[in-house]
Parts: sequence; structure tokens; C-alpha cells
Amino acid sequence: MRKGDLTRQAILARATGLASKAGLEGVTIGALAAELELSKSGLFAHFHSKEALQLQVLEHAAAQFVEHVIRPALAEPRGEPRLRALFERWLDWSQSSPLPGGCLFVQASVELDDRPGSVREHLVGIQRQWLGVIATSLQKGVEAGAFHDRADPEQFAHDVYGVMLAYHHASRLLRDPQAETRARRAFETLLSGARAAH
Amino acid sequence: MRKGDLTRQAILARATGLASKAGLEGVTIGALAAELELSKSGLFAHFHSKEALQLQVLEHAAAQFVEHVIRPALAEPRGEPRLRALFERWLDWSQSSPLPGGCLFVQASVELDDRPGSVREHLVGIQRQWLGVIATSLQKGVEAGAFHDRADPEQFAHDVYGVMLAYHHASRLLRDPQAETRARRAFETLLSGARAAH
DNA sequence: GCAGAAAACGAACGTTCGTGCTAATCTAGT
DNA sequence: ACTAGATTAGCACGAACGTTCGTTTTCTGC
Repeated sequence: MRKGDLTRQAILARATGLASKAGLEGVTIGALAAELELSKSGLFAHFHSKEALQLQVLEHAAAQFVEHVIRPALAEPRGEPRLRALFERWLDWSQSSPLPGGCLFVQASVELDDRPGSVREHLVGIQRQWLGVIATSLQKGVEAGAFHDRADPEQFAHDVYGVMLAYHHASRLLRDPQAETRARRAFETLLSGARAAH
Repeated sequence: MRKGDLTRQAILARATGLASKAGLEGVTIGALAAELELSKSGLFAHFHSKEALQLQVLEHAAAQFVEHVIRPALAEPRGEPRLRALFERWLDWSQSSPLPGGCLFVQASVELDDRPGSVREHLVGIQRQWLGVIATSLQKGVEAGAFHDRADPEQFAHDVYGVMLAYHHASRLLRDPQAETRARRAFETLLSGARAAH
């Protein structure tokens, strides 16, 4: 039972990268099998359906995201340092080598926003959690007095997500070399809007 | 030669709506033909290739966008009124009935950011123009003294695009009933950040 | 109203899609 | 080393993909 899990993990790693470029629907059994030098049926046997494969890809990516972004950022002190760490690691994540097509969640969000089903529901759950992490991080900062108490955590999370999406658009589609600079500037503006007057 | 252009227009209208839901690649000749009660081959003859169809869909949508968003907004007076009109009409556009799947350009941007070709190039051109319209509108406001002269038009355009993308994410994927409110609030914050102190 | 052009059709093509079967091969526990 | 069970391969399927072809229907200009 060991070997199976190993190949399954290898499949998911490749599938995640492929999905970042071609979307979850673009992760085709044939192409994936060819990349991994497996037979279509041999690969398929691990998942029993394409939907199950998509769900596991999403779960795999979410676990990676927690590991690469959330967990290390939560080690930073509350307030600005933690928020900055979340943002910087998020930027880094969407450029990381296992995601040659950019952030998988951005791709999947647009792809699934109109296709009902369990994959969509799963993605919605993941995104809500992530927005929750950002909002909570700001809220903690408010309680610690780093941000003024009119700062709206949910609005802030929403706005930061917008900065990230704009970055994705500028860097991936427009290939704007200033995309990263612009993203950081926008984020700093958001931060200073929430900062408590001293 | 009259009838042909008429059906071609009807095809493009349907295709635009379909593309907003399923993406440009999801605009399949068969499905489109079925919706319009045409034969695959009869429809195909109008375009000679799928790529040409996609290009024309993009062009069709761009023309609609100019008509529904840009042109009426440019009739507003410079400065805040014009920027507000651009934003409001943009919001309206992405909810309009010919786009049941939301803004086609958002969908296409994510879909094409990794697929080279003429369709991608065309989309990039459209998006650059649109960002240019926003930036120029702010610049005109700066010159008129409505905004302070440290306001960066390109950064502003980039940020407004982010607000729009976040709105799309919140409303389409998360089905957040507050999406519109959040988008307006974020836009107002951007505006007041550029406003000249009096 | 007729001739010629334009437009739509129906059938077929080669591929690729996801998904089943069955058979062969490999791995782990004894 | 042997065997039970897990893992992979081989092959086939029906459907859908974009595209081509030759034919038929439907327009349009005189």
C-alpha cells in the first residue's frame, strides 16, 4: 500500500502544475499520464473519476498553500509583520516553481464560478478560509492597537485579494515588469489606511 | 451578402454570452450551432477556423464594451464624475444580461495568460487600451486640479482593475451579497486617496 | 422570374476526451 | 520463496472535438 500513495502523490504534484496553466478541466488524464509515463488507465485507477482527481488536486494545492504561506506567516508577531508576511509569501507562492501558470486558485476561481458541483463547493470553502485568515490577522492587529478600530477586517481581506488579482492580471497577462512594484505599493496603501494614528 | 452578416452577428452575440460562462475555448462549434439551431458546418463556414471565431468574439465584446461603458462615461465631465461613471458602468457591464457568466475579459484574461497566439495578443491590446482610458481619465482630473499631482494614473488604473477583479471573485465565486457594496467602498477609498486637499 | 452567388446542410475524417473491463506485473507479509 | 493483494498496462467503448467535402437550399440582382 506504500507504492500506490507515492505515485498518487507524484501525480497530484504534476497535476497541480498542469492545472495552474490549463485549469482544472485542462488537467486531462491522457496528457497527465503521458507526462508521468503512465498509462491512462493506470493513472485513472488511482482516482476513479476526473472529479475526484480535481478535488484531490485542490486539496493538494491547499495543503501546499498552508505550508508555504499561512503557517510560516503565523509565526510572525501580530499586526503589520504578520500581514506583511502573509502578503509577501502569497506573492511568492503565485510565482513558485510548482505553479508555472500562476496561482492555481485564481485560475480555478474563474473557471469554476459558473460550474456547480462538489469541486466548486470545495474551492469556495478554501477561499472563504483564506479570506478569514487575512481578516482575522487584521482583527488581531486592531485588538493589539496597531490598527484603528474602524478598520473593517472583511473589507480589508477583500481589498487585499483584489491587489493580488490585479497583480496576477498585470504580471501574467500583460507581462508588466512593474506588476510586483505596483502590488506592493497598493498593499502598503491598504496597510497605512488601517494603521492607527499615533 | 446581407443575410450572412446578420447571422454572423447573431452567432457572435450568442458566442459572447457562452464565452462569458465557459471561456473562449468553451465556445464549442457544436454547442454554439445547437443553441442557434444551425448545423456545425453551416456555422463554421462563417469563420473558417475556431481561432478566427475567438478573435471576432473578442472584437464583438470590445465593441459592446466601448458602447456600454466607455462612450457614455466620456460624456460626463472630467474628474470624479467621469471616473465614477466609468466604474459604475463597468460594474453594470459585468452583470449585464448578454454576459450571463460575468465579464468576458476577466474570464479570457485568466484563460489566455498562458496560451500564446493571436487571440492572446488581441486581448492584451484591448486590456492595455482599457487601462489607458482609466489612467487618462485620472490624468485629466489631475490637470484640472481635482486630484493632487502625486496621484499616479497608471497605479490608479491598476488598482481600480483590482477592485473590479475582487468584485468578480466575491460576487461570482463566493456569491457574496455584499460584493457590490465592498467594491464601491474600495473604489471610493481609491478616489479619496487621489483627491486634492482643498 | 431566372441565373448565379451566397448560405446552410449532412456526413465523414482523424483525434482526444473520460471511463470501463480484463490481464499482467509488481510488492509486502509470512 | 510463495502467495494474496495492490498496482499498472492493454484495449475498447461512445461521445465530442475542429475541420473538410460535396450537395442542396435559399437568397439577391438583373
